[in-house]
Amino acid sequence: LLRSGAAYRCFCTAEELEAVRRQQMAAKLPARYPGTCRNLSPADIEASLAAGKPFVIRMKVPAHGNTTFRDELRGPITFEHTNVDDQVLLKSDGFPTYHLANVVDDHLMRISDVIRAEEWISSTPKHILLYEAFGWQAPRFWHMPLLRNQDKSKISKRKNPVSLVYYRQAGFLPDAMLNFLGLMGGGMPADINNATEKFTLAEMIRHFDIRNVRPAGPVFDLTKLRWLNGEYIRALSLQDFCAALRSTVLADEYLSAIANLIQTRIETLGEFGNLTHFFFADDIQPAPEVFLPKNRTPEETLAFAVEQLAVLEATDWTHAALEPALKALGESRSWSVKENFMLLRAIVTGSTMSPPLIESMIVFGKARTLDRVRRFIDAQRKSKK
RNA sequence: GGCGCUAUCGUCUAGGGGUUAGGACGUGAGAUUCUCAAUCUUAAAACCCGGGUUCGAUUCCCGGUAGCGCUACCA
Repeated sequence: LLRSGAAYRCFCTAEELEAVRRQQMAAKLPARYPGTCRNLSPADIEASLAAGKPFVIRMKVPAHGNTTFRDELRGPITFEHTNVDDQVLLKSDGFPTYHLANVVDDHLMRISDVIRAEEWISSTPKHILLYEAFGWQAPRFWHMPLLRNQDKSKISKRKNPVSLVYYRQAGFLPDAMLNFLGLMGGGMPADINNATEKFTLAEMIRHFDIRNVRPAGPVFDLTKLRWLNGEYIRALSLQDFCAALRSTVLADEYLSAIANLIQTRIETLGEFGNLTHFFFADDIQPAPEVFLPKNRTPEETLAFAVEQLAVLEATDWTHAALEPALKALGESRSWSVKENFMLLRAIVTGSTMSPPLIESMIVFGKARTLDRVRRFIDAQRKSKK
C-alpha cells in the first residue's frame, strides 16, 4: 500500500490531532484529518524516521470522486471521497486497526458475504477502497438493522437487559427466545405454521431468507417475548416443564448457593420460602414504608437509588469490589451505611430483613440484580407522575 | 454541525399503482371459571408530511420532518 501510494506514513501526534479536531468542532466543520502528512517529501520522511519519530500508516483516500457500493438489502450507496477520512490502518504500536485487519482477513478467508450491523455502513467505502488498492475482489455486504429500545434509541443495557444470561436466568426458554428473535426484522415468511408466528430452529433454517430482512430497526418488545415464552411453557410436557425448572430456577448450583445463605437463619425447613422468595420472584416492589429511610424524602431516595444503580453497573460482581464501592458512594452523598444498604436491601429483597445483602446479590446475579433496581426506579418514577 | 440509513395500528409485521390495508402481541368488552391464568367470541387501532408522475398513489420519484447510525491510533 505504501509503495503503490494508497497509504502513507503520518507523524502527527495524538495531541496535535486532538487540537485540530477541537478547532474543527468549534468552527462547526466536519472533524477530519487535516492531511498534514499526505504529501511529505521522501527526504522529510527519511528525516522523521531517522529521528525515531513514531508514526501511523493512513490510507490515502482520493481527494475527489466518490465510491459507490451495493448494500444487498438497500441497493447502491454512494459516499463522496471528501466525506471519507484518511483512516489509520496501522497504529503506532504496529497493530492494524479493524479496517485493515477486517479486509485482509476476509480476503484471506475467502469471505463471500459480509453480514454485519448497520453501524458499519459509513465505514464500508473505506473497506471498498482497500479492496481496490489491494487489487482484490470485494465481498457482498449485508448491513443488518439495529435492535431498538422502546423509545427507539439503539438498544442499550441501560434501558433493556441485553445479555442472554439475564434472559436465561429470568426463565426464558431458549426456543422461545430464538423464535422471538426470528420474528424481528423480517426474513421469515408470514404464513409459516398457519400464521401462528411460532416456529422451530429447524423451520427457521429452512425458511429464513436474508433477502427479506427489513432495513428498519425493530423495537425489542419484552411484552411479546413474554407471551411467546408462555406459549412455549404451556406446550411443554409436565416432565419437560419440571426439567426446565430444575435446569434454571431450581438448579442444584443455585439452590445450594441460596441454602448456604439461610441455613443458620431458619429453624424449620418450612421457613425456607419465607427468607428466599425474592430469589425466585420475577418482580419485587417494596412499599414506601419498607424502602424509605426515616428523614429521607422519596425524591432524594430515588436519586440515591439511581446512583446505586450506576455503581452496581460499573462494579465487578464480587464481595471485595461491591462492598467498598457501595460504601464509597454512601460516604460521598452522606448516606449512612445503614440507610445505604437498607435501601438496596429493600429494592433487591423486598424486605428490611434478609440474608446478607451483598452475598444475596452475588447469588442472584448481576444481570438480574441490575434489572431489579432498574424496575424499582422505573416504578417509582411512574408512581410520581 | 457534516455524511449516511430508515419510515404501514402503541409494538412486531404482511402487502403493494385500483385492497373493506391482512395477521400477531398488547388494550377494551363479553363468554367460560370457586379465584387467577389459560381458552373462546368481539371491538377500537396504521400507510409521517408536502409536491411530482399517473385516469388513480399508502405503494414509484423528489423535497421536508422525525428516528437511528457514523463522525477514534474502538470495534
